[in-house]
Amino acid sequence: MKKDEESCHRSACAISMALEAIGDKWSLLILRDLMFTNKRSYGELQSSDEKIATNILAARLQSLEANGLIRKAVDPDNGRRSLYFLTEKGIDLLPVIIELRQWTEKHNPDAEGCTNALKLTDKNRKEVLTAYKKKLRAEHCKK
Amino acid sequence: MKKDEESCHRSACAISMALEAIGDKWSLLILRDLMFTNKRSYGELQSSDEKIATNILAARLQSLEANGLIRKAVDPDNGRRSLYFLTEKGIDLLPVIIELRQWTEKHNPDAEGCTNALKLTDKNRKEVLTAYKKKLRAEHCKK
DNA sequence: TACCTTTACTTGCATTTTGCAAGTGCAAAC
DNA sequence: GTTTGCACTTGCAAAATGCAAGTAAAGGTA
Repeated sequence: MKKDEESCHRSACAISMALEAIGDKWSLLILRDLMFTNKRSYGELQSSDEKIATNILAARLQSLEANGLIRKAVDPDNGRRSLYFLTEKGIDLLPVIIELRQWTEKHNPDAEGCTNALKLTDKNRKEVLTAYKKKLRAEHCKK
Repeated sequence: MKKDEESCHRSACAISMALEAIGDKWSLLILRDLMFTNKRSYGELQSSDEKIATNILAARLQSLEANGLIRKAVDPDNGRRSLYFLTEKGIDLLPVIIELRQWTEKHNPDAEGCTNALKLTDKNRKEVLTAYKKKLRAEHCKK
């Protein structure tokens, strides 16, 4: 896996560069949990339905932090807990995740949406996304 | 890699299921080329900037076809050429790809957008996407 | 008809990434 | 000061990826 952003890119294409940061089977699921659940600690993130292996979780968290999508902090209430928060850059992936969800729901009827909030329509799309981003910022970006 | 849709899923989560279909470093790039360039044959798809290995390209094309995102057809003008076309399900990934592109362009100034068409704003978003999907349908879904 | 080229792959093998299970280190509770 | 909970590491097997060379079959050419 890439260590940081300094490593050179496959190409200058925006899609390709995005995939270098989040184009694996786990990164977006971690971001999903940070966006739609209250999971913030390593142990909580490990307990998702998809059962990510512990070493892979550690590696993905490192790479997400190196790419500036999440930020790690020690839990002020409990020094042995680390907590992970979304950065603005991470929050900005909300539309990508929403579109992925809508795609699956359209083409795979037995899929479940991972959050019951965020019912988007063509009309309210911008407002709902803006509001949810604001909520995420409030939860994640407070110093 | 998964063979087809019959294999059981990691979870019922829509995001997770989407990633099972396209959550690797190459599938979306192939779809990108089918969406934004006139590349349709194996050889053309192999010539992208990112230099996909030939066996990986073959594997990804198979898996994309098995998942119903693309369709393979023999070139009527040249029996030794195969052509690959997007299905409706594949075309429906356009918004995902667009959002990925916009995310990178926002956070990585030196990225290039892979197509100069499709300048989206909050206001024209729906119309532009609809029009581009229609164009793709005309190019890919004509029998 | 025989040969040559183009096109789409396949194959074999090295490297990298993933996955599993067990182990380590350290802060806090008891 | 011993135990416990939490966040990781480590070691090794399995799978995916990447590279280079090879194969098969349609079509063109002599």
